[in-house]
Amino acid sequence: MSFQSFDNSLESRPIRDIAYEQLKHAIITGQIPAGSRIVETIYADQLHISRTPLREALRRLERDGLVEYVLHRGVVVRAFTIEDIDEIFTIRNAMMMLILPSIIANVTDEKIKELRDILKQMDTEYERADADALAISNRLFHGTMEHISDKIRILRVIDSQEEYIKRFQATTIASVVRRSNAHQEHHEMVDLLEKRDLEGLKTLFHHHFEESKETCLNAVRTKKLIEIHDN
Amino acid sequence: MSFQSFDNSLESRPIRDIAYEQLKHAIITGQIPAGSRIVETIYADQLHISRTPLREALRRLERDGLVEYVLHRGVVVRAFTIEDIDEIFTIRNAMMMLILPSIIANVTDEKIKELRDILKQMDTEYERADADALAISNRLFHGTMEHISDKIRILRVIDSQEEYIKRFQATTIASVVRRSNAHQEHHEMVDLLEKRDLEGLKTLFHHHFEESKETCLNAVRTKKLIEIHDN
DNA sequence: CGGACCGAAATTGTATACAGGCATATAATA
DNA sequence: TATTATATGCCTGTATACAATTTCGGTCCG
Repeated sequence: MSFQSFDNSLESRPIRDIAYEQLKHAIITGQIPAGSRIVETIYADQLHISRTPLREALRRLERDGLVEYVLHRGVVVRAFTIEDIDEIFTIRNAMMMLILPSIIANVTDEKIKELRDILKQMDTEYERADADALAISNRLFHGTMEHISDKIRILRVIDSQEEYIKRFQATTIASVVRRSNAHQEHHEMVDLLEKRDLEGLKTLFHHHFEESKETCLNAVRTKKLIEIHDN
Repeated sequence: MSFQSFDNSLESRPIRDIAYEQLKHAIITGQIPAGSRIVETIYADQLHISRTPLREALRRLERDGLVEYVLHRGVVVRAFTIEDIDEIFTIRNAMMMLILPSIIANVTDEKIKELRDILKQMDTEYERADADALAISNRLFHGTMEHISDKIRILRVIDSQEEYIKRFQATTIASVVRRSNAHQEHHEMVDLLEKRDLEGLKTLFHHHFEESKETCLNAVRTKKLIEIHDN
């Protein structure tokens, strides 16, 4: 009775989920540039699936805001503006401010240890200057911290914004200076959390997101990462 | 060439959209109680559509958080807890605080007039004690106000939370006392907006949401609106 | 009497078929 | 040449058919 669920977790995951993740990844990494039209038949062939699960995946992407539907024209990958980035980080920061009290209220010694373990891992990745690994660990660190709050709805909001941020995460972490500061800030976060210092954490997180946002904006402005393909 | 689009607006709206709205409405009003399983074939027959568009509608509801998917078991209408309501209003309030400066910055005389027109409509509905009409106008009023900010992402977050709130809106508006206070507060909002009084608006909105939340919580606690059907 | 195993019914997951709309190209007309 | 009519093809919208999986009832055996 109980081990059946383990089987499921691996092999009988619906195709739509896989399609969803693949497409999401392709959009986030820019493989499918903004403005591109996603023609169902073409992508269904490419992913070796039928249109049905593909369409269901597209509906989720639509709801995520990564693509846009046009009647009888299908989906188009959405373009991003400077204002978008600003809003995304604003929301992110506001949500963090909302859950910080709960994080402090719920945090346990085990959770602190868990965070420190992640940090230890990140230390080595930082020394190796392994940006890809850091990007993943970074998400893990923030995710672990946020989940302590147990505010599932707010976490859902954060998660939905996350999709957009990922798109630019590579650029943020690519900045050597920012990477160094952010790494240090992560350590400070756990220190402050251990001391249950709400105000300190508020200030630090605000600063942390503000810096990330600026790095993003700079990267975007200079490299013109945001492109609109008419097509 | 141009009038073709008018045809579309009415008849060629995808069935999935209609199915989505019908199901959403049924869930929000409690016609389909929390915990119910939504069997695709049954609902497809009932709505006189095929499973394909129905499934796409269900994916959107899933993303909205109104239903939950279980592998090979289909969707189940989600149950709501006191904590959910608290979080929802917390998010709502935080988002409003974020966009209020933009609302003040962007507001025009025409927009103020638009709001006053809605208020005038609401006055008559209030006198008639037409709760249903008030519920709709209430949404229109808040929506109009929020859209002045032009912060599309934050509006999207507000909108996604709205789905949950609607579920309890009926009970909020059912309270005679609350209805009276809320009605007065709506007038004050426009007055403060006309004066570009940011702090006043912040305080008023905070109060407004806090009161709505309490009314909701009371209604839920006493009437036990939140039911979990095992099934 | 209870539990385990088997099979049928129910229901989801996926593929395919078909109908219809929209766009583009081509032809026709002024 | 410009502009409109028309036809064709691509692609989406929807329905249906088929496959896979779960659930549940029943029967058999301990």
